[in-house]
Amino acid sequence: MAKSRFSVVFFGTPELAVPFLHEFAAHPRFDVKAVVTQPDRPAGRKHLLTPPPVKIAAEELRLIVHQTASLKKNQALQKILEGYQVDLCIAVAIGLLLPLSVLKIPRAGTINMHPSLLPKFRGPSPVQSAILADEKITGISVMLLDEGMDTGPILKQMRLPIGEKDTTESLYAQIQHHGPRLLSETALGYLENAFKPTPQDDSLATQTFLLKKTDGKIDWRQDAASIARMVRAFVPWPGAYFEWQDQKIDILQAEFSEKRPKPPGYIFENAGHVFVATGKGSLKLKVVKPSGKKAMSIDEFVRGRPGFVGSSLS
RNA sequence: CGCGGGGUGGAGCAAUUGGAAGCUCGUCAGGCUCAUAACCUGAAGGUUGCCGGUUCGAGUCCGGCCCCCGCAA
Repeated sequence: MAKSRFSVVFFGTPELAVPFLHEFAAHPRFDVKAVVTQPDRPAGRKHLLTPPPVKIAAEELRLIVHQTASLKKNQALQKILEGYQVDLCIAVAIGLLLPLSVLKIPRAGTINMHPSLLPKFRGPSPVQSAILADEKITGISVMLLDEGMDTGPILKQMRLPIGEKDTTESLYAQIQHHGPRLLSETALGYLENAFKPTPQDDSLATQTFLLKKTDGKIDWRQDAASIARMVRAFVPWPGAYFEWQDQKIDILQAEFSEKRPKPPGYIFENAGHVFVATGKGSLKLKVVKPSGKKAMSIDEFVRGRPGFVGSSLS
């Protein structure tokens, strides 16, 4: 009665999605018929055409790869996908809109992993937004896609605590560690009717937005606790930064401190540590990265820059 | 031909118009101290990324190459 193997098509693009693809490719109950990802794009300093990470992984696994910049407009690809006659589609950070015409192709619909506890933090920057919002818990949601942006019914969720030192980078690692199995088990359970989709409560929904590089510029009039969260949320990208002597300097690690003996933006030293005063409290700098340089401890940074301590940041 | 920053002892940075390669830190040795990430004295450690050129003389100027990093995508 129960099928022993389910055929699927995998949709994904960035590094985050790669462990999920591996999970399904290696899983005895799933048969990955094809992988859909975004086109190669010019990247890097020489603008070399670079394939997305999922494509590289898929080719290593000898899977069929389809690339497209838009599923909505690509009728030919839709026909091909229909031809696979799969049970389910899996979408992990595809970065493309999946139109209804595509969602309807697989017999059982399309299942998706979203790194937040939906309905909170819908949209493209859920992890960063959760840190910025000072959430203590976030998570991974496995849901069915519908036409809306992360609005589909939920099948299963896993909670992940956000520690004092967690960053977007460290939480992504957690998601890559726990997510693949959660997704494959949930997909299997769903296909075998063990899970019932639960609609989201739209009244509790919050929306996140795509981050821009300039969102990382620090405003020292804000309070130090928020700035410290910003540093954690923006690692590794877009990076929280300030400018000093026409040089852009990313803060990779910093801590919040209550004391604030000086006006916002003033850089001072206390007990061997370097602080920047803010609108409320101050920020203890720990690891920074001047553009064009490698990451270094604040001690090293200050050593070669006499005059940094004692100056003011705007 | 996308734009830009940078390679100088182990680390971070200097070096005016080409004219003895220095500073801060670390390391090692010794000293002082009840003690210390403190302080004092001394020492080691460089083919200034690589190759070639100009010059009496190149870290510095010219040409080529390698490597690191940011922007942009």
